Parts: sequence; C-alpha cells; structure tokens
Amino acid sequence: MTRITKDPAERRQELIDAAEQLFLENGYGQTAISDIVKKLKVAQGTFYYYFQSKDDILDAVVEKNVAKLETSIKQLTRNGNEDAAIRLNYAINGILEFVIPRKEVMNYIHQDINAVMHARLERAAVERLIPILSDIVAEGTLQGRFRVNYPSESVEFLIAAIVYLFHQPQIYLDQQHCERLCRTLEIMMEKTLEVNDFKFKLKIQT
Amino acid sequence: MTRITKDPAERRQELIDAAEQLFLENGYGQTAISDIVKKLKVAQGTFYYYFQSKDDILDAVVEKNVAKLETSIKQLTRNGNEDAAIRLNYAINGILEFVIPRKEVMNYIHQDINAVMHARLERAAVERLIPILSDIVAEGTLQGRFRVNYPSESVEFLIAAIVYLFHQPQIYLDQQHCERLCRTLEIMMEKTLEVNDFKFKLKIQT
Amino acid sequence: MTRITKDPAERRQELIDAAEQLFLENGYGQTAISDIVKKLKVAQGTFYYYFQSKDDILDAVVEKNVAKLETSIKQLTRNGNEDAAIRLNYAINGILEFVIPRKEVMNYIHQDINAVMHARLERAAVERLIPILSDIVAEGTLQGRFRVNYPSESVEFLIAAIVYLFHQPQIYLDQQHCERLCRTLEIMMEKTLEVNDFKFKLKIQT
Amino acid sequence: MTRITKDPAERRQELIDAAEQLFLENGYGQTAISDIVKKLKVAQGTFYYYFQSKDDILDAVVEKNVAKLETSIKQLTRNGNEDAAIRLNYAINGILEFVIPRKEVMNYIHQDINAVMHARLERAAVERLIPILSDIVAEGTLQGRFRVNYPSESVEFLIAAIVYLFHQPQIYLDQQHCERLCRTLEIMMEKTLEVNDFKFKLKIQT
DNA sequence: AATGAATGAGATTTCATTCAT
DNA sequence: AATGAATGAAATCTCATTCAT
Repeated sequence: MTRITKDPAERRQELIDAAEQLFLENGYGQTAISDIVKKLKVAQGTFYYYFQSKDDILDAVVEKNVAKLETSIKQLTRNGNEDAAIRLNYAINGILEFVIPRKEVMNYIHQDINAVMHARLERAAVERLIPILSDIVAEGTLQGRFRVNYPSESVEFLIAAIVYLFHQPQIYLDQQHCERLCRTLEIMMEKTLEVNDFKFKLKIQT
Repeated sequence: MTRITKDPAERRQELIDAAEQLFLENGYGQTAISDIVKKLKVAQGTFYYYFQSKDDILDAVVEKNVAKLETSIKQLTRNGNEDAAIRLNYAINGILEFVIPRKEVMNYIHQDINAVMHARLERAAVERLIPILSDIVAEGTLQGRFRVNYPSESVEFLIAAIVYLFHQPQIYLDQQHCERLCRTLEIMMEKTLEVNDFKFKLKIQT
Repeated sequence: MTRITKDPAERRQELIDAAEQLFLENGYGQTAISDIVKKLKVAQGTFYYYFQSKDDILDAVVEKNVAKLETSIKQLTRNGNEDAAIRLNYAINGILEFVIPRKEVMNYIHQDINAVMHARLERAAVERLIPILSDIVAEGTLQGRFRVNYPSESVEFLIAAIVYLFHQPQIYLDQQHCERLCRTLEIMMEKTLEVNDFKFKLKIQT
Repeated sequence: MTRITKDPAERRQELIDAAEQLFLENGYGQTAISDIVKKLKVAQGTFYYYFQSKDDILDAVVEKNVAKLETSIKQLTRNGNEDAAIRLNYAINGILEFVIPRKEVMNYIHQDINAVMHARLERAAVERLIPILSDIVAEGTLQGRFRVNYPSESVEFLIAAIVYLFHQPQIYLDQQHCERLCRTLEIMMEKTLEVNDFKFKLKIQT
C-alpha cells in the first residue's frame, strides 16, 4: 500500500541479509521467497526486481560470505614481511573462526537441512582460499621455511581438513574431541610442511 | 492393470535400486516418487507400502551404498597378519575406487544438484569408515609401523581428504592435477604416520 | 489465461460463496478445493492466497452464516419496549426460518454427508443464540411476563429443540408431523415459561 | 503368515469392537481400515471378508450401540405395572447414563472429529427411543398420570434435550452448569407433562 | 476363512514466478 | 521502483478396495 522507496543498493543488501538469516535458520529449501519479503515487509514483486530467481539470491548470499572471508584472510596475512608460518597460522585460525559456526547458529544447521547452501558455500570458499594459502606456502617454501613438494595441493587438503571440521556438529558436544582434532591438525601441518622451530596453534572457540 | 506380486524383499530392493539411479541421474530433489514407480511400472501406492516417505527411501539408498562400501573395505583389510601400511593402502584405494564416481555418473553430479544425497552419504560413510581405518592405524602404531599421536583423529583428516577428492569435479578434466593430488596425499600420509620403508600408492581411475 | 485481478475482499467473498454452495450440494468431504476454484475459474493457488486450508474456509462459511443469523435475530428482537413474549416468538420464528433448510437444499443434506459442516454450524449457532434469547427470557422474567427458574438453561433446551427440527429430514415429507411438532413446541414453551395471555405461533415454511 | 482361524461370529465381533474403539479415539474419518486390522493382527483382506466397506462397519458399530441402548432402556422400563412417571424417570436416566460419554472418552470426542459417527448414532438412537418413551408417556396419559396433547412429539423434544446434553463437552468442566441443566430439564418435564406429586430426578455422573 | 501385496485415483498444499497497475 | 494478487504445475502422501494365492 504505502510504498517505501529506498536506495536500490541498500534494498538489495537488505534482501540478501534477510535471505541469509532465513537460509541459516530454516534451510534454503525451507525458505520461501514469501518469507524473505515478509521479513522486510516489501512486496513479492520487489524481490524479482532485484533478483532473477531464488537461486540467484543464494549466489548473492554465498558471494557475500565468501567475499567477507576472503577479505578477512587477506587482511590477516597481508604483511609479506612476516614469517610464512605465522602468516599461515593466522590464516588458518581466521578461517576456523569464520567458518566454524557459532554455537547458536549450530542449532539450525543440524541434519542436512542446509546441504544445498553448504555445498555452494564450501565450493566457493575453497576456490577463493586456495590461492591465498598457496601463495603463503609457496613463499615459505622459497624462503626455506617449509619443505613441501606440492604446495598448492597440500593446501587443498589442509582446507579439506577445515571443511571437515565445519561439518562435524559434535564439535560442540565433545570438547575433548575438538581439542584432539586441533592438536592433530597442528601436528599434521608441522609434519607435512616440515617446519621446524614453530608450533602451529589452532583454536576453535565454541 | 494386471497385478504382479513379488517377494517383498525383492520389490523393496527394486524400489531402492530405481530410486538410486534416478537420484544420481536427476538429483534427489528433482526425482518425484512418481518417477520411481513409473520406472518400475508399479502403482504409486506400492511405493508407500514399502517406504514411509521420500526421505525414508533416501536413507535406504544411502544405507545400501554405505553398507557395500563398509563390506568392501573390511574385505580388503581383513587379513590381520598383513603389514598395517599395506592394509591401509588397500583401504584407501578401496575407498577411492568406490567413492570417486565414474566419469559417466559425474555428468549428473555437477553443481549441487545432489547436495542433499551427498551430505547424507558422506556423513554415513565417514562414520562407518573411521573405526575401520582407526583400527588399522592403531595396530600399526602398536607394531611400531607408524608413529602418530592421535591415530583416530588423523584418520578423520585422512578421510576428509578423500571426501574432498570426491567433491572435486575437475578431477576428470585435469589429469595432471589429479596425479598431483594423489602424490600429495601419499606424501602427507607418509609424513603424518612417520612410516618408513613404505610408499603409499594411490590410484584414481578416471 | 488472462489474469483477472479483483478487490481482495470481493474475491474472498466469492470463494466463500462458492465453497458454501458446493459444501451444501456435495458435502464438505466430497468437495475438493479444485472444485471451488474451477467454479470461479481461478487458479488453485488463488485459493491458498486467501485461505490457509480447507478447514479454514469451512470456518469462514460457518462464520458467514452464523453472523447472518445473529444479525437477523438481533434485528428482529431489537425493540426492547416490545413484549418479551412477542420478541421471543419473533426470535424463534426467525431462527426456524433461517435454519430449516429450504426444500431444494434438503435434497443434498440427506444422510450424514454434511455431518461435519452441520456439527460446526450448530455449535457456533448455539453459542451465539443463547445469550440473545437468554436476555429476552431474563427480561421477560423480570417483567413478570414469564416465570422460569433457570432462564438461560431453559433457552438452551429451547434451542436444542430447534436444532432437533433442523435434523429431521422427514419434516418435509410429513406435513402433519411437522405441524404437530410446531404445536408441541408452542405448548412446551407456554408451559415452561408459564406465560399467560399469549400464544406462541411457530411456522415452518416448507 | 500363520493363519488363525476363528469362529466367524467372534471374528466379526472383534472387528466391530476394535473399530468402535478406534472410531471413538481417533474419529471415523481418521481411522483407516489398516488401523483396525493392525489392532487385531489380521490381514487387510480379512476385513473385507466380513464387511463390504468402511461405511458398513460404521453401521455395525452404530447398531451395536443402539441395540445395547434399546435393550437397556426396555429392561429398565419393562415393568408395566409401575408408575409411568417412575418408568419415564428410569428411562431418561438410563439414556443419560448410556449416552453421556465417560469423562475419559470425552477427551477424544472434542471438536467435530466424530461428527460423522455422532450424526449416525444420534439418528438411529432417536428413532429407536421415540417409540419406547412414547409408549410410556401415552400410557401415563391414559392413566391420567400425565396431561399432554402430543405425547409422541413431546417425547421427541425430550430426547432432543438429551441429545443436546450429549453434545456439550463442557458438561464436565462446569459442574454447576451441569447441575442447572439437570434441574431445568426436570422442571420442564414436570411442566410439560403436567405431572403432580412426582419429582423427576436426573443425574449425570461425571 | 484368511492373507497381504498391490492398486490408483485423488486430495491437499506449496511456491517460484508473472504481470497489470 | 514497487506493489501484491494471481498463476498453475507439480509434488507428496492417503487409503478404501481388490485379488491372486
């Protein structure tokens, strides 16, 4: 009825934010466009003014998160003068922090309710993180800090490990297991990169 | 319609098989119950005589595959007298063989069309594989074949790596990358388990 | 299909009216949503834009009728200066007129085809009529026009009698029986309310 | 598999009893044939050996109850030498006792979940009770015990009153209201039948 | 008398998307 | 830029009933 006009960019962002929240809470499949517009109290048609389809806004939500993650990790590791091991440690913790969902959110992600969004998010995140971490590892290798034959591929498996953690809902239930996983990953990194005189230190805040 | 009565177990299996194929081809969400029954030329109600819901048959499909995988891996590693490293090598290759989809199937699994089924399958497979591999690694550790602090958790990350491979559609497109990933994983295993005098040898048949 | 947009209130009313007619003709259980929308030549989804469920529109149909009945009876008895007996007589005849279905409709209501709608309608009607009639009887009692110990409960049974008539399909078949029932009810009212110098006069138009 | 043969009459009765209980608990519409046979652990087909349709067994359930009611009331009033007022009093209390559902059952009958069965039961019960009560009232009238113009029709409304009570779920919640309704009905009977030197005494055991 | 697998029509409901305003 | 009523295909699931054994 009364029509509220906003800056298009802002409106678009609002839609993305609302969608993100609902996708997290109820799952992508369980969220209807009508839920999104209801939340913002705009008309159904408004949605389609900004997005071509439901799939389209999922892309936007994913992109938003991945971009944020990318920026954050780049920021943490931007100091090229710093020790590669330290930078890598920063990066991994940055990813963990970002990616391991907060306990509250965890309630929603149970089951495979969000399989669709997860899969999309994961793929995008992996693609964007690989080059960043690869650079660090490659650099560290050049500097003799690491010794590793396939820096890029090793990074892939390192990220795979983090993705795995992300998928384990019981992380929050079993604090000890969580600790052990962190320790294990630290050691695996050490061994894999053959780094000496440095201890990786991972932390998952539950 | 002439009525064809079958042994319930057989009919049930037929339904599971048909569902599996359709889920793979078109995705879980894109497959309707009506597609399944049409394929078998049975009535819609027949489906619901055997399964409570669509979700229910997904469980059955997943269980069928996981059970097959489990059996296969147990079979490959059953010889307790054999060297733990060899048995582990068998196991990993067995999983890879089973889990990395055949090229033809790969066409369908593109995108996240099967995110739901994948997520379910993955979780179940991981749960069932961890104890098997853990046993081997633990044994190998006792025998002094491996040296590893957290056998079980290390196995988890090892499986995470395989899961990662499973998710990479480009494996088939870039043969070289695939090779490098295998080499990398072999080395990581060696280093992580601190195994000497043994070279893991992974193979992904594309 | 060319899209015809209407004032929501109007569209909603159309749906209610169509549903009412179909419920009466074929019974609630026998009426499918698709019948309703077909009748109006609107899409299936349009129904669900206005009502949450089939049950929901039944409520609306019932409410529409009960509200109409209530208004009608209030209207007939609104003159507080009039003799309570006369007002009560008006009310009862008003209810009979409204509630005893027209002969044509009667064809459909045979059997228990409409048990669900009836039950719902009845309950709602009873609840709304009791206070109106109770007021009149209570007033008449105060004025010494009636003598009755439990005005409200007596009204309940009076309404029960009308409900009973409503349930007798043979009323139309046996004109004489119908007459006798009316006479009986008149006398019972007289006796129960101990009203003198007034004869209730009921009429069922068949 | 193992096939248990029973006396047909017994099996039939078991089916009726099981159906009755389920209809009461869950409603006629909500009870599937499969529920009935599951309860008795017989095959689906067995049902159709004894009954033609679901509707058919509803008839049987209704008939069982009505017959029981009829027998019970006839039994209570069989002594033709007794005072007609006393016999009528017996009859009414007998009906109340039979018809007003036990508190436990009441939990299920809420709403219109049982509208179909109720309607059927009611119609049958009314039809069978009218002649019995009419006889008593007619006899009492001949004996000068009652004075009433339309005995049969008066009985109809009397029964209507009881049916009304049967429909009031709140009877159990509001003990006082229940009492008042009984008192009111007693008085209405007295007045309607113009009986002297006798007080009807109704009782609803909650 | 009994079994129980099979039938299949049909019902309700959902929701992404469109479009006239 | 925005509205929101309207669309309609499609999907899941129910269940009374049948019938070969």
